[in-house]
Amino acid sequence: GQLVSTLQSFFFPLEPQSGVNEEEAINLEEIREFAKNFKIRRLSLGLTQTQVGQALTATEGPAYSQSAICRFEKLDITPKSAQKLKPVLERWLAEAELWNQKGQQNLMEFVGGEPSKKRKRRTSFTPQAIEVLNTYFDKNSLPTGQEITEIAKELNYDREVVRVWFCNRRQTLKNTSKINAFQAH
Amino acid sequence: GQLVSTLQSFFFPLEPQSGVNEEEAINLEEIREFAKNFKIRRLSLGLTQTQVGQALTATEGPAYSQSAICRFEKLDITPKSAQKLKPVLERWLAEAELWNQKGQQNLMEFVGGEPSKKRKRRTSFTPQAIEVLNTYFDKNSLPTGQEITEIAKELNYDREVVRVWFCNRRQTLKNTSKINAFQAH
DNA sequence: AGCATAAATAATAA
DNA sequence: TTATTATTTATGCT
Repeated sequence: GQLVSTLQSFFFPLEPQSGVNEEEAINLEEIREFAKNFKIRRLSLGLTQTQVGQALTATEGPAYSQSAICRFEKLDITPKSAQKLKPVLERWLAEAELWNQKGQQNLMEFVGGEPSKKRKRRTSFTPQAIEVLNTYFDKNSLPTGQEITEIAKELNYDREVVRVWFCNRRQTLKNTSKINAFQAH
Repeated sequence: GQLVSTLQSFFFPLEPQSGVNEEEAINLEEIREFAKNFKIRRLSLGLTQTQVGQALTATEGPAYSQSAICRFEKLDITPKSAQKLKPVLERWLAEAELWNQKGQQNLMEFVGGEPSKKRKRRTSFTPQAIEVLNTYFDKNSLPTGQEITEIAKELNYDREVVRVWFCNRRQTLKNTSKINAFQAH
């Protein structure tokens, strides 16, 4: 049994809860509605969870991580936390939408990110580099930061690019190795 | 120079285009509006580009890849292609929204994906498994590929999962001992 | 024309 | 919350 229930279990109880009065129920339903709406409105503004978190951290008191926004949207938090967070998000989002109406540039300024952060150009690795990377990967698919730095230096690629290469390589491996698909866990 | 212009360059020309009549301009603006709207509506339905592409491939004639949907949303295609694709997407999306109103289950059925394809859960090790892993780790923190395979077999876990456990365990050790605190990651 | 995969974003075990 | 995994989006390439 759990001592602390999450909103999920409040909203979708396995059985009808007795002893929950009408007022509380409405309140929770309200939060659920808002959470769903919040995500849509956030996406409509073209904002990421990270951006919202960073912007809130800047304007509001405490720190809000990307994870916190994610958990709110999925209602994977206690009702009490959600109750507390809801008005903060509501107010902030409304203001963001206001800025957006005046032009997207204003929104971006409000959010605090660089005005025109462009996506990084897709890197093309040379066949030689791929070969070297694969050799390292076979030895250790999860190199340490230090190791990544060294590999990047050796191949004369951006460190971040090498790091991401390992991330994606691990991913590909998992997706391909369906051999252990029937393992129970 | 490019031989084939994309919508991007049509919509945001570096200089005002002369010789473009009013009717054409309105039409292009319409597509731009729709593309923006399409994305928001798609996200509101909680659908991915991949899902849309697959669903379209199933119901409409030709094949639509995730890339195609992506390129339409970003208008990284020729006006002619966009013109052609727009009504198809419009019709499909309207129908999808209709199904969604009848319940999300219906939408998922319409889209054709598995009704409740859940995200793969992150591995949790049992206390017993942790204990065995720690015993191995104390003996050798950097097992060979062969050794990892054997441990995985013994514990009946995915080999990759075991390999990563060792990586993480080594990492944790490093982090705890603060010596390498400045190692980038 | 779209595959393969790099990059970005969301979700989550610890 | 942090640090990582899982998922989605975007794009280089032929």
